[in-house]
Amino acid sequence: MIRLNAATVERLPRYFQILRALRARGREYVSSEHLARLLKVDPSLVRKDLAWMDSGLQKVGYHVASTLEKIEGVLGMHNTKEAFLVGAGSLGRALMGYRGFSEYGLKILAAFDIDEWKVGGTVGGIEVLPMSKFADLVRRLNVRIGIVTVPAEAAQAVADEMVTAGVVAIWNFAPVTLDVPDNVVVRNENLAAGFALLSYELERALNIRRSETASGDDGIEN
Amino acid sequence: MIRLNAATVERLPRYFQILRALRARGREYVSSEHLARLLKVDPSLVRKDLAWMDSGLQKVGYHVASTLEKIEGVLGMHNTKEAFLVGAGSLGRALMGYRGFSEYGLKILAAFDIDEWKVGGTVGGIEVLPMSKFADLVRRLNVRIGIVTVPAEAAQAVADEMVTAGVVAIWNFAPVTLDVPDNVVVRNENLAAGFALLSYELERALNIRRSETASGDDGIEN
DNA sequence: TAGATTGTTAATCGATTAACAATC
DNA sequence: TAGATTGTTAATCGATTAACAATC
Repeated sequence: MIRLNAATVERLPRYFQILRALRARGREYVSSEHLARLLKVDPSLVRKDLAWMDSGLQKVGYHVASTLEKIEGVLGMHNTKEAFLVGAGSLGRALMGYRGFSEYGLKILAAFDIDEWKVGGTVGGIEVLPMSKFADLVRRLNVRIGIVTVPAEAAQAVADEMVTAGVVAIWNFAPVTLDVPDNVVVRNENLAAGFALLSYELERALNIRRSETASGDDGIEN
Repeated sequence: MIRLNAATVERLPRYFQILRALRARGREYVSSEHLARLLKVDPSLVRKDLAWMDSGLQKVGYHVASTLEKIEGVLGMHNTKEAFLVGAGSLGRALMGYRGFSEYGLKILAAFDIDEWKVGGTVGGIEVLPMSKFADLVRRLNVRIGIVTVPAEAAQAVADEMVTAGVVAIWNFAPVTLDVPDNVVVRNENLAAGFALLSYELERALNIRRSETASGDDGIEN
């Protein structure tokens, strides 16, 4: 297994996105400079990020198809990973209905909820089962990934249930920091936090623009 | 305006989350060491991250309430920011229904869709209007933030419309890299990418564990 | 006071950028 | 061949960690 640095790995899905768009437009090769412009990073960084995959050709650039192939390989997008989702509220149902996950190798096998009203229905072909069946099904189907889309108050208890049942990776959408054993991988997805950062950037950008205008910067770039 | 480094800003929502939980439990002060343990970072880093806000007290730690106050201030969580959402599909509706945004200062004024079938309804008290009304309403209500929850194919066109109408910050949930003028702030939220990174981490963790077991590591920590 | 804890400076680490030789 | 572009080494930059004086 190739050991890539964390920053590179975080960028891989962005390369993937861009390369897929290029492939859709029939592009066969792309230079580090072109990719760099699209990602808004330095061309050297692109070359460094992609050097390990050996799909670069002197003089012509990176072969789009095989670069995509390599990224899919390292991110494990080919082999399907089965997951259970807990919390069939609006966010949970949105994830259940989302078609784009299969491409990234995620298959949500079933959803669970304690609310009897939510149990029984089906969203995007995924059934909502009573939470009482969760642990048993995790064991029987050997599910290793859990998706948490319950309200903040319930998240820790759900995470505990997941860990007890044998889940080893948790994708957490609840705005709380989950306390889990070291051997369990957690990825937090805090949507509201993402918004806070957008509005911080906006505020900062407006401030910079203001001060540039004040100092007579003409805003022309080359 | 205080200038914080990018990495610190990215961590602020996590401090916020943790501090809020501590406050809820009635905790008045917290040390850098305690915070560090909860965030899984180094205590020095916590001290550096929080030093600018002047809420630390020698010998007792950081005052929970005023630290929260400062973070809310710098992230602009107090002043409400109005936004329009475009794309009332399942993800769009999930965001419309989400109660947690108001706390972070986000108010979605209205949603828009080209699909006549989606127009007219209301989710979480937010109306879905026809896309034809979008530009005019952006101008009249002086909306500066746009949320993109349309499918990938439509995202660039929607972003263009937003920019033309006067939107200066875009929160993009479509898995495409948007091409916008330099003066427009974009934050990309690629859910599927988040999953790819979780499964990469999981794979890596399993590999490490395997090799540790092979080399006789007993896994006991202190 | 003694001890605990911050704020900050210096040292280290890791990631990005610059430069350029290799090469197709 | 000449020119374009990669891969990689060295230089720079920025962020994290270590150490410790200030202090309540």
